[in-house]
Amino acid sequence: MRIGELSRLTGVSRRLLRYYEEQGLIVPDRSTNGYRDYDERNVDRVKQIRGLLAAGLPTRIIKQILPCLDKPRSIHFPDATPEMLALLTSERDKLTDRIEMLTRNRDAMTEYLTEVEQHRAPVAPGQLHST
Amino acid sequence: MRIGELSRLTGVSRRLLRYYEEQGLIVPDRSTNGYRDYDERNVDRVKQIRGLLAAGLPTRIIKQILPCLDKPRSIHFPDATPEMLALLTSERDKLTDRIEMLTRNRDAMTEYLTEVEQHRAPVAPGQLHST
DNA sequence: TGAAACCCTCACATTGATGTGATGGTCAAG
DNA sequence: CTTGACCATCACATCAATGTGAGGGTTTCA
Repeated sequence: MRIGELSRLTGVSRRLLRYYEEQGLIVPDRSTNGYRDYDERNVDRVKQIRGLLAAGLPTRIIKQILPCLDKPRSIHFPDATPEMLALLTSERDKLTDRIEMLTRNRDAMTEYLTEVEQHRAPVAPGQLHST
Repeated sequence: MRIGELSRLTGVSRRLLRYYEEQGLIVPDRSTNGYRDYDERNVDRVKQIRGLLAAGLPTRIIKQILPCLDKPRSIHFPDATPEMLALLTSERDKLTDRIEMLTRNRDAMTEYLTEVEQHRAPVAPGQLHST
């Protein structure tokens, strides 16, 4: 597929798809006319990239850990150097920390919302299933 | 305390502390000499800000939801407008989505690491407590 | 008093992820 | 063949979060 379709399928702008390519995150084939030619797997790959970016990982790190993650899953760890494993482990741990922090903040928000709710509508427990 | 100490206590650069102030996230007093004068609560507040930033919230959103979160916790929701509650709820939900995405990625990394581990050291379960 | 270590403001630089627009090639349909 | 919808590259713009440094006060302490 060409870039426009991938963009539609992933919701990621053409510009960004080219940017990700420039950063070495995706490497599409080229048709004879020079058009980028993506295969289906790139859809998931792009989504994965978005997820990792949303996780706060910079593209240069994503580039390194992506090869460990996107594969058809399995029998595919020959190219895992010790450095890569260390990097992956460290990023995984950072992710865990980040998840914990986000969870704490999320829970604080929920707690606050609950308190406000109870404050303005002090009701019996049975009525709590409104929303 | 002055900005240097707060910086030390929070690990956030002076520059950023001033930036957060410029963005309306913290509002220190001023000594007669013009120096910023922070109180202890600002330590937690700054950490909270860092947490929310790490969560991907922009400062302008943080500015809006922070008043709901940092307080001495409790009896303090008079200034919660419906808009603010809606905003807070929506950001909370976004956070939840983000947490789920991060968790999926984290688990994928862990899964990969586990597979590699098993591949290069196919051992009995009893030996798994090495690290 | 003078140096060290603070603080202030202001302003410009940078980095990463993006957008936007200019200029031009390709291709399918009328 | 021309028009419209693609595609390409390149370059400049933007935005938020940061860094850095200039130019200049203040406080502390020997």
